[in-house]
Amino acid sequence: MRQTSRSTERLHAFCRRVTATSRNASGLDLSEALKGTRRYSSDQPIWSEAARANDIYIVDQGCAYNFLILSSGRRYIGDVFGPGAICNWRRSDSSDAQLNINFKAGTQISALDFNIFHEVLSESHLLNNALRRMEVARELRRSQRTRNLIAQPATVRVINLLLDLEDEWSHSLQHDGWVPLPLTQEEMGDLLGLTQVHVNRVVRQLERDRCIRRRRGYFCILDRNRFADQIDYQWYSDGRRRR
Amino acid sequence: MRQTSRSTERLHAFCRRVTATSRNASGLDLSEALKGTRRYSSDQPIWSEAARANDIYIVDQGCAYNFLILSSGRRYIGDVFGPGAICNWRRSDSSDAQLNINFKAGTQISALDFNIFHEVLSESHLLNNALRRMEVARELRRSQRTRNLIAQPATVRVINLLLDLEDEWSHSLQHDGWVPLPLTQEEMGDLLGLTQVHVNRVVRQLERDRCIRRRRGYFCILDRNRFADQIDYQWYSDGRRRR
DNA sequence: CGTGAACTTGAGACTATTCAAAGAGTGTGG
DNA sequence: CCACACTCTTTGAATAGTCTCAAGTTCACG
Repeated sequence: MRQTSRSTERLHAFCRRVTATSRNASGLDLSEALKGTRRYSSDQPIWSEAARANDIYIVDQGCAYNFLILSSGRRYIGDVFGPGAICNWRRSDSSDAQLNINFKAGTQISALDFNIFHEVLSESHLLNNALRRMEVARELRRSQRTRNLIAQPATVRVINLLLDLEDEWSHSLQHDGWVPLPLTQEEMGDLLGLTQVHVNRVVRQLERDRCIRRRRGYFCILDRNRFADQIDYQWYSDGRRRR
Repeated sequence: MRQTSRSTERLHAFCRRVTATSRNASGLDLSEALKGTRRYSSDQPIWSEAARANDIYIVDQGCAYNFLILSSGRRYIGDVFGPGAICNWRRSDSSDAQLNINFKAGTQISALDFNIFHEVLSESHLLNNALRRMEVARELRRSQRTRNLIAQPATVRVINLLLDLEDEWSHSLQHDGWVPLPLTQEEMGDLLGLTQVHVNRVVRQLERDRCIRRRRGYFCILDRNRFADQIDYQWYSDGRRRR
């Protein structure tokens, strides 16, 4: 019992996110699987070759992303994980396996034991459903973004990313509209298939057009619905009411 | 028994593909699920809204692709399905659900009943495994292509597509090196996030550089390994020996 | 043949990248 | 507290990549 409360305390962001997804997730207990907590004071890449196979990482605070260095030398970033997200696990984990992970400076994570996690998962209908919804939402969001990254110009790509980031952080926000922006413009570029310089120009233009506001490490979308209409953006996560 | 042989006859391409994936798939019997066969003499789009929910389509001959019309008016094509492929089903089918399907002219398909298919699937360990491998291979191939489409220039994108197409048709080829190219250049463009005109220029350049040869409806990659090295291409399908 | 769809080619416009340099913010050590 | 190093952001100019528009060609098919 004591164990449980320590666990949920540590996995606070995760529980918040699960709760936002399933109406009633109070019975949640991952304490058995929790191996430890860790905080990174500077960026920490975890290479896929490394023996990370038996740990599942959950972001408590901060942010992580998975990535790959292409043969051209370009870095490709696949997805970004905010508080409460599981970085390196999906039910049918085929395509993520090859990706490395980077924990951004200031990020705190919890590590879960892979086997125990699966055990708990197989026993808890509740957790199982909640995770499935989280997975589906992320997958849909990702495939929406992918479409725009392949077929749309830079401005649309950037707007899509900003909406995605807001969505990813929606579970851990005070609702003043300011969203953490833990990525550098270079990282945004690697996520969007653009150069850092071009990302900068697009972002500045959006600011000049009064679509967004910015301050160090945060941004704020001034008219979310206009943005969404403009690029035909869909929200998939349960945590957010559909406008 | 008679039923079975008629079924496997009709689902010939599918069985070939499954067999290439699993060593021994002779016990395969989907005859109960088979609802019928259909041939399209001209392009036939199936809109996702339509009541197609209870049919699973398998390509017998020809080719299909899934697509979406973006708000910008651009058509986005997600994936291409050759003989033996299942067009509109994945185990965790979240992101495909919204996509429409187009059957190209000359394509023949078999329709399976959704519920019976799942019944058969749950009873046949063999089929289950084979399908899982096919899914994983397609998913990996798709995510590889996605990376290149987001982060790489046009030539790399086109080469990746050509290798993917060769892979998709590898189960139904006579091995003279000529691969069917059932897509128009406009469709290739919509798949690659390029215009038809630019696809044309890139393809012509590849031909001029003696990387590929072309003839009506077919292409031939002259040095597959050079191509693969050039863009760091990985083969994932079991049907093909890894070089 | 004539028709239409797909492919080819050129010219000019636009988008995004590269290279280069300067500015702004943060953290560190003296 | 300042000076310094460092990373991130901002801006400009030149170049490369891709798109648009428009016209012409080829080919299958009725």
